[in-house]
Amino acid sequence: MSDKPTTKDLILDAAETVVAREGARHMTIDAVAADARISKGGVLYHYPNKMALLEAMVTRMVSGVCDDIHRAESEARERGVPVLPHVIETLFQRDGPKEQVGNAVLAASAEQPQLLEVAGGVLAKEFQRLTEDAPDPVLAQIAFLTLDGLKLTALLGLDHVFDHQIDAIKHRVITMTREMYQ
Amino acid sequence: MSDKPTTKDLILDAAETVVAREGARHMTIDAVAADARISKGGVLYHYPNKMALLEAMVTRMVSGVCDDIHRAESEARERGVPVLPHVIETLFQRDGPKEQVGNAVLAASAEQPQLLEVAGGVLAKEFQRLTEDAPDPVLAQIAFLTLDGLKLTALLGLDHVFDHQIDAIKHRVITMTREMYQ
DNA sequence: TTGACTGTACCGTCTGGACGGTTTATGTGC
DNA sequence: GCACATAAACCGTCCAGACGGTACAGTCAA
Repeated sequence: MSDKPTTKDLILDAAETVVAREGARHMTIDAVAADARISKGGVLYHYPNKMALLEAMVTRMVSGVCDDIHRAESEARERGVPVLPHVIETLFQRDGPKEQVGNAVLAASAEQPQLLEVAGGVLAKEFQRLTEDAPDPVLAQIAFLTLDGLKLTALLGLDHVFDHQIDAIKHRVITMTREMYQ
Repeated sequence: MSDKPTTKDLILDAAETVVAREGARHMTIDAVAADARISKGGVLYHYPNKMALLEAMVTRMVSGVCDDIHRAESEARERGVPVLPHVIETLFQRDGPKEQVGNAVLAASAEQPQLLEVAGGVLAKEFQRLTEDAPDPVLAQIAFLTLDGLKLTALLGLDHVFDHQIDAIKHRVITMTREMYQ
């Protein structure tokens, strides 16, 4: 049961690769098809038009983040540790070097900014829920925003933090959120 | 001496407006010209091709940020207050609702991600310089990253923080950086 | 006279996507 | 075990429109 990825997912992977390599502007159906080693007609079979492809990219990204959050929450509850620090740590982990989730966001905002309104709403609800019950909601927001800053500057190639500094930042943010519970 | 903006600047304004309204993908020379109430030939008179226009957008944004930083630094020195908190506060101020600096970044990364490498380098130097001399460099980085998170999520329409929470976050970040000097 | 445009016409290329055809997987009846 | 049917998955091509860019003649204020 290798659970091999569906063609639909391979297409989304290809789309993200293209965006990362050539910029959102050049995420054409042809380019995606070439990267996925599929014909253009094949891509259009799974996603009837470009907008549908973009929506799928955004949806997959958002649900990926939400899944990680929910998994981290139940893990924390099982272990009896505070939820927030564990969620933050999990999301930091995501921030690996080759992780290119988020290119969906770039492509969507390049094509039609409104495409992200729904995504923004879903994420907003998660983050509000997670932070409002925290002992120190403002500090919790700062923790999440630090994460956003790190990921988004990296995504846009504007990252001003060196790799060797990231661990220290990550450690400090997690420590800060842990201290809220003492 | 009203110092009325040059046509070149009006064109860049128009470009940013178009990106914010229609997405980076639709920042065409025609659209920019229409928004600037100038003919297409007029745009191409000032910027010989689209790449030159994009470079000018990025350059203007970066130098705008750098100017604000340098101004805040000398202000702080004149008043004899710590530099870092004042710089952070100044940059937060920038984050007004209609502030749309940063759309240049979106357009550039959509067209050619490499365009931002230079910009990233310049900003990285500023931020490294500002943080490495701070009593607590890691906390200083977190402060800047919180700012980045706030601005970039707003730029992408992924903002998960409500307006009424921003003031509290801003206040807390500034307080945190001030406490470093005590 | 010159610099800063306007306006129009035009070219080559790229792109979305419609369409018709072909292969492959999955049954289904016998 | 096999012939056949049916739908899903996929290919290759074509076309209209959009876009970047060029060319050039004309306008108009300083």
